[in-house]
Amino acid sequence: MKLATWNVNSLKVRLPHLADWLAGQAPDIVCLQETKTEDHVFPRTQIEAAGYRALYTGQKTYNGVALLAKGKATDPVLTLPGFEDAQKRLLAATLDDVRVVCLYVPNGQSVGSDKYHYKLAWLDALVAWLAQELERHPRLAVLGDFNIAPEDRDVHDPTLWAGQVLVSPEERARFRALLELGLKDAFRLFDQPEGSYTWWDYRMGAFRRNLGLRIDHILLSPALAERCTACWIDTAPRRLPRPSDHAPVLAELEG
DNA sequence: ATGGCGCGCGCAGCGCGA
Repeated sequence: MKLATWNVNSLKVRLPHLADWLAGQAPDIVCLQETKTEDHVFPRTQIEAAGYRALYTGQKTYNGVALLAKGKATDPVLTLPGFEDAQKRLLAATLDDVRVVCLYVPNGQSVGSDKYHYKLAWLDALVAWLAQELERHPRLAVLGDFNIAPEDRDVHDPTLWAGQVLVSPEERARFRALLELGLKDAFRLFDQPEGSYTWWDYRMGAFRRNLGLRIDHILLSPALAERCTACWIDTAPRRLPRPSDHAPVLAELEG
């Protein structure tokens, strides 16, 4: 089973990239973020033509998540339980024997801002809910744009970024809390090249210069981590014309 | 890197992302 996550930064604009990428990679399950697409205009026909069923919860202009899968999804959850939120940022469902959570963690804008405090509160609610979800579903995969670079090796210039949003100690503490639930950062189960990132600013030739951050992640419960044989970042879509600023992350599970 | 890009909305230029 091949799992993937990709912040597409507008599903409408990225639909051709996505269709080509689905054909090339043939993942079984794909979590999308920043679809910026209301449900009544979701491109269901094109996604089905690509061979996938879709669950989605979206809104105009901002946010929006979708879960694409070749198989049938059951027990869907469309909001973060225990957290009042007008923003469409979370989707969960069971696919085969795996519980999949797709999330788009708030960006936080700047440390100390209202959006930053919203981000921390959202993450606190996520940690609390995932603790329960792990009890119910031992085979749990959490994929998405976490908007957190967990360690300095996930940052192209840790000195420049020190204390900033996406790397601040408070945000990293929430990420560690997810690991302390037992979830494993699938990317770090394997040796990886230095300078592995999933996001690069559109400005300043950041991608060409590899000035990036690793903020998109696949977390696996112990039972799934045991089955994980590979995890990698696919930078090919970031090289295309009109790319998303994020690259997809993929993981392969045995069985 | 800190103005610089790309998106949505909507028709100018701003808010937002990270």
